[in-house]
Amino acid sequence: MPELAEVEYFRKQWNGGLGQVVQHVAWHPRARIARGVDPVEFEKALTGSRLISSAAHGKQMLFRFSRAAVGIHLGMTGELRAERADFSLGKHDHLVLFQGKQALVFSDPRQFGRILFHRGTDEPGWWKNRPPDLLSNDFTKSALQNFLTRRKAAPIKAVLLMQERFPGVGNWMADEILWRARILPSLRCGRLSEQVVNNLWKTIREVCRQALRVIGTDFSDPPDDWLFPHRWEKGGCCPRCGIDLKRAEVGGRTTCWCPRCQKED
DNA sequence: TCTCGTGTTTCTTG
DNA sequence: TCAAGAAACACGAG
Repeated sequence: MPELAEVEYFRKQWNGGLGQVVQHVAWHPRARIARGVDPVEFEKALTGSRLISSAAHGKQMLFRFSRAAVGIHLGMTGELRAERADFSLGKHDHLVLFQGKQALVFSDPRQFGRILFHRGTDEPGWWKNRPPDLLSNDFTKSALQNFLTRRKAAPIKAVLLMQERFPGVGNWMADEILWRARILPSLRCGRLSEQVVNNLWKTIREVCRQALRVIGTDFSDPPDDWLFPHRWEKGGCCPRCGIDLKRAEVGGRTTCWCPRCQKED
């Protein structure tokens, strides 16, 4: 589930632990999500360290501690939450940081998520060289145009899912963006006119902004005039023109679009 | 029992 | 060397 706005929501679930010391780390170092992390180093660095700050960029999160940094990616089914300090781990709780007043929990049934670890207080290598945030001034129309030109043979839907240019965009956001911009998801990038690309740029930023406001704040359901609530609805109709939505695999992912609003031209 | 999925990485093909 | 597509990962829900 977690895309840009959901990640922002989950990041804040650990806010109650800011400034608090980790007294004990419980985790499953053999879980798939911990691949590549040295369990001894991890536990040694985290125990007794204080949670200083948190940040999210696209789908990646960074939690800075006084002696180390922890990166969390939620994959498809991951979530962060805070529990009571006497919490005991459930089947899919892979990492729990016990503090005095609460326990910070990362659980992920499908284990497509991932934990990254960096010892020390300098910036972790995996946090450097991130692509510009979609709402920043560095995400420009020309950057978008250049990227689409390089991927001219790929369907626009598949390209919007590429995190190296569109950090945080996932399946539902890509469908929402293309539906609002009235672009057919299977259209090859090379066939988008300059005017369409400009409109796409505007729409990407609009969907990011609104998703962060609606979902990122308190996980509210998006309103009925978005494509979102109708995408998986049986017999779902386009909230703009009312005709039946179509679904098919585009760019390797199930895609939903309106055959009347989203055409080739 | 079988299919599918709001993601990423790695492999294969062109 | 680069781009595009497919497979693999793991497990719950319908």
